[in-house]
Amino acid sequence: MRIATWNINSITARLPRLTQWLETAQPDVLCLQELKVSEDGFPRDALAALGYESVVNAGGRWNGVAVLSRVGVEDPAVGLPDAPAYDGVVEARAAAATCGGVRVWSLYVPNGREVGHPHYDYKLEWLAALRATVEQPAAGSAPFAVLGDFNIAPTDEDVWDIAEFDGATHITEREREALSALESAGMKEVHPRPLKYDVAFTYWDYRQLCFPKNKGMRIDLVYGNSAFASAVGDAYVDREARKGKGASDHAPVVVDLEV
DNA sequence: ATGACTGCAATATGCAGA
Repeated sequence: MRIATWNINSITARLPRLTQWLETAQPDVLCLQELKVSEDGFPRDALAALGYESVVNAGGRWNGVAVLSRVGVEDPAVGLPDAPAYDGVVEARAAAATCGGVRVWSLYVPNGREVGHPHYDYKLEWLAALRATVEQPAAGSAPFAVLGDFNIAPTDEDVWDIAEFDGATHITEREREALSALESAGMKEVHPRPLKYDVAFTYWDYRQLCFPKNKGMRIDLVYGNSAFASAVGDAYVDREARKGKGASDHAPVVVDLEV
């Protein structure tokens, strides 16, 4: 079974790219983030025509996540239990489904903006809610994974130049402690292999030739429980999807399970 | 060559992304 995650930065702008990628990569399950679309505007029919059912949590102009599956959808859920609000709004940042016997969450972790900004505290609170949500399934025997844009680089090597990030979000101890908390709950990170260069970056800014210069970050992550992690046969970042005009600024992470 | 931000809501430019 092939499971992938991709921050597509607008499903409306990216629909031609998305359908092309589904046809070539042939994922059984795809977690999407940054839909940037209303519930009504989600291209449910176009995806159904390709054989995918969709569990959608869409919030309009910002955020928005979905789980696409061509191996069935059971127990769909939208929204992280006890997720904090920001400016009084509980944003569309989580959606879940059990697909072909594998429970997955598609996650779009808050950016944090700046250390000390209210959005940074919101990010940490949101990650605490995630830790609580994974607690039980992490310890279970059924395969379970959380996939998405975590907006955290797990180590200093996961950004192109750590010196450029002095004082910035995405690399701070408190953010990385939230990832460690997932691991202490029983989740293991699935490490994708790069198709080029040393590190499997998943994000490159649109500006200043970041992609050609490989000034990237590895912030789109996959964490699975023991049953999931032990079934992983291969994992990689499809950087080809970042090339050319009309690309998202993120590349998909692809995980192949031996089930 | 992979190439010098992009998408959205609004309808000019500002916000957000990280």
